[in-house]
Amino acid sequence: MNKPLILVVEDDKAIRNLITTTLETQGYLYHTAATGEASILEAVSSRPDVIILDLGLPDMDGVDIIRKVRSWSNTPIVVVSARSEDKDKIDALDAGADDYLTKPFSVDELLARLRVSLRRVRYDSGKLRRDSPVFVNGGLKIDYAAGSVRLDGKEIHLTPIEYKLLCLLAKNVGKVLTHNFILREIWGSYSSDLSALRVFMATLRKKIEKDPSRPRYIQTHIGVGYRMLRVGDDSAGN
Amino acid sequence: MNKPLILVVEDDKAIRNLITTTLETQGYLYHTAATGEASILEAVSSRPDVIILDLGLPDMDGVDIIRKVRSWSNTPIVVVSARSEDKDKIDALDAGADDYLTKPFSVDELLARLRVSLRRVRYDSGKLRRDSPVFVNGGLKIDYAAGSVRLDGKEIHLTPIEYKLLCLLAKNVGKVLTHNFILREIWGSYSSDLSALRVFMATLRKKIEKDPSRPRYIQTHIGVGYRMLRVGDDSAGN
DNA sequence: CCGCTCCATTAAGATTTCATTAAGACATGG
DNA sequence: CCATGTCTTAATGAAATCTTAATGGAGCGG
Repeated sequence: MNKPLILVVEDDKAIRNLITTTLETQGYLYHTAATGEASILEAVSSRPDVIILDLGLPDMDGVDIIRKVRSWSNTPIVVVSARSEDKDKIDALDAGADDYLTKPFSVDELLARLRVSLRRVRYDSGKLRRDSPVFVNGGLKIDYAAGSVRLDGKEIHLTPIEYKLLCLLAKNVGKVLTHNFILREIWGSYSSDLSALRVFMATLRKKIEKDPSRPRYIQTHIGVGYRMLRVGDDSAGN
Repeated sequence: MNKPLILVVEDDKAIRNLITTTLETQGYLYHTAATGEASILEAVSSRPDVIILDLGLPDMDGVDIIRKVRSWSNTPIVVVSARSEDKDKIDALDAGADDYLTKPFSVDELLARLRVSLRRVRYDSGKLRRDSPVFVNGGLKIDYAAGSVRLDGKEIHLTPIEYKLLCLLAKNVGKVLTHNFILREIWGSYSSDLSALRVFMATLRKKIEKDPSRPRYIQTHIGVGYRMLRVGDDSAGN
């Protein structure tokens, strides 16, 4: 996962710096805003993972900001406020805030509560893209998340290099990949032999082609390289 | 949506009554538990929408309860505790709690924070939620609540690391987990050796595989990592 | 037809990665 | 303090994988 992006909305420069420097040491990215107006713009444009929001902004009521953000986004909002009255907390939480800290607050606690919110973001976003990315071509199926390959329903075992090779071809179905390109992608630019690639192609074909002499998936382009063909679904795949 | 079910875990009868009567007036359903043991059982059997948890239980460390519940469930946990030290809060939140209130607390604030959690439950439950206190795969059965593992009906003993390892694999059945991923998840990112992992894999296999040379559950992907296979139910499980 | 290049395939070494064992360090509870 | 169980580390042999080299076939121009 990439570094989370935190939007810090706080008009007091000292506190803002305290928060941002702390975030920096923890490896978070951050944007800042000092007014309600700016915070809304930032929330829209930079789509932060979490918003830390000071309620005491000069130009806008904090609860209104929460409501405004909530009208289009579920981004977690952690409120930081000088007001410790029950009513303030309840209003903010019911408006859509996810947490409420009163100043003066402990930086460590803020970080912990931030982690809680981030946990939820990560968890939710994992659910949204629940179906693992899969490549299907005829009877060939690559499950990238599982790292497995199926041919006509049966799982086949590939060595790491064979797997990388197949993925590379699959990512460029229909395109001819030159020898040099493949060698660079798989072995990383140095030290490699065409013959090595040929050997791996042979073993790979032996595994995924029923009749290696008349390949269905991987085609040789003499003097240039290889290419994976897009093949019509002829056999009971999946 | 039906009335939400809240599990109230609190050993002090007065506070418990305070909470439950409040919940009642708000139209919530509730169950109660006064010990850690009972709370786990309730969480498993009644599947509450939210758990309100007092950390100061007589029989079990509160953070352990959180961890145990989190091992199989994402039910929001709102902690209510007499301890107000930063460290206590952070430990609880990082263990998986969603919120932390210190006694004495305002009932209205508790209700507001409860609504925050419920809002999320309602939002989340649209997506498929896999909250099962047991994991079954062929003859292998993990009871997360009890922390026990059965193989073909017989209970087997696993050391803590072996158990975590098995749970990690079980949570990602069918997926290949890289060495680095496993090391990070089990040992927490620092200082660990592949060979250590291999040793634990060997001992784990010796315990759950009848024929360790031809593993049924845990497959090794050379140069990459390990993976648990989804295995058809072939032997009389349970 | 011959010689050349490019390719597929096979086989055999070299290297990496793995499983397993055993011994020592560490912690835990009595 | 001992006893037990658990974790770590190191060493060994085995297995899988990668590399390299050799052989033979197909296409092409001379």
